[in-house]
Amino acid sequence: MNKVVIIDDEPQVRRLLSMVLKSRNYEVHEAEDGPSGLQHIALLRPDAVLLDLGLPAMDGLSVLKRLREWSEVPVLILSVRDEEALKVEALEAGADDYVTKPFGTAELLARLAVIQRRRFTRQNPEITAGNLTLNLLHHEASLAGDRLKLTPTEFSLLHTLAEHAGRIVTFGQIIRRVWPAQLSDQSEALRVHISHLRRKLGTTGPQIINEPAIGYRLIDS
Amino acid sequence: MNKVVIIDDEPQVRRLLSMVLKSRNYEVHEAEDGPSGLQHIALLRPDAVLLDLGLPAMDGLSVLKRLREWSEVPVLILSVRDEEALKVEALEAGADDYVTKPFGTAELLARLAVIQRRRFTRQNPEITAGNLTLNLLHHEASLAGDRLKLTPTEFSLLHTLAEHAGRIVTFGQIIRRVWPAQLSDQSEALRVHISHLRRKLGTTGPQIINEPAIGYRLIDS
DNA sequence: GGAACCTGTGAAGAAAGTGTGAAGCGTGGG
DNA sequence: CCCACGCTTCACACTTTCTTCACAGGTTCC
Repeated sequence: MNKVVIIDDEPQVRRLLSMVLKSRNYEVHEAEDGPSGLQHIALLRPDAVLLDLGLPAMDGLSVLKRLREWSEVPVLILSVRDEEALKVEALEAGADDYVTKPFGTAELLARLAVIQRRRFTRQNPEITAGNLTLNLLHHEASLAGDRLKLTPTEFSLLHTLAEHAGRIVTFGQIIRRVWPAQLSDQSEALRVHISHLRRKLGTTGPQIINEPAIGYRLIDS
Repeated sequence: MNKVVIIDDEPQVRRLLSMVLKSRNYEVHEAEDGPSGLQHIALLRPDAVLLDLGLPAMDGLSVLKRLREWSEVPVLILSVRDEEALKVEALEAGADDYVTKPFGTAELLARLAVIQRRRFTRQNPEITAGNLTLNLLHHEASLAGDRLKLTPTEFSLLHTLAEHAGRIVTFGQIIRRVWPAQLSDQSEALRVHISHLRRKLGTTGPQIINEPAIGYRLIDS
């Protein structure tokens, strides 16, 4: 049976996760702070770890770094807010994937299955759309295997579109995501970056479609 | 069997909903205030929640926010008045859809089915009328699964009609909604947009019926 | 039956929105 | 310090959407 350790300071979250996982035949162990979580992992040698980033005293990132000194167990990050910076830091510190609270149980189970499946291959979190692949950890993009050279803003923009591939992403959603906490209107700049992205994607890759007065949509070619 | 929790302070409403749902083989549980409703949900793990916004003591919005801290259960809002602002707030707080009292049982059941169908997918506020679906978050419309290409004005107009599907919406209501803060008379333009919409809806989708000298009504085909 | 009003739709000009080259600005490395 | 690079702004051509107009039915009421 699969053993999982949950490290989260909120009893409600732990109980919820625990119920969901037990119903899927996981053997679940709970810890409410970093030190006891590490101890559990050392003793139990679980098959996966669910780790909350916002822990009191010893934060999740520190726990992860300590853990990675001696264990390669797959770690799924539970982050409360949509804090891009923290997530990236966690991924760089060796996390396997992350989900943002609140999350659906289906999504959680799916991601857990994914990171366990690559337990021995240890890949990086990736997003694909057609022949386009985005490696979130290394901020690398490739098109049909060839490396795409993207600037940071372009990568963030393409990430946003690829995450919702096939669907419309409104201008507002894009701008809030790519330029958080930006007061001035970035729609002019957005148009220019879209133009640059289109040139780099060429005609073989996914296409960025404009939905007039609404937003953009990334479609597989 | 599908479990549903109803949170509403009016016994009459609860009893009515309960009867309707039980006749459709739902297992129904009632709660008359927020705290007991949350308790029910935590214990029962229902498949859907019907939540009245106008609760005494702890209002529906607060209940929803608390609920979303630990559960992704589909929530259908029951709002008494046609308060756009509150509804939007509720949708942003994680509600899946809403119905405005008084509502028909058919509408209620349809929306309940829709939000449950996407229980394991993603939660998007949607409006349906027959085989027409409007996704408000992504500004997407689809007819029998096929994407409908609508301009912003057309989308807004169809949204207004679909929200009150089956009922008459007066010219004044439509114009105030689609062209807010517009001084000049838009009734001429409205006729043209209705014409365009009808063409796009074709004969298979819902039909836009004219009620002479009053307004329009959207009916399921 | 006819007058007054209402509605549907094609066409065309007006308005709004979009794509892209080029230039300016700021920053950080050599 | 200067250069390279990335981001933003600007200008302007181009595309899509919106509104207005014209006119052909249709309905209502006397």
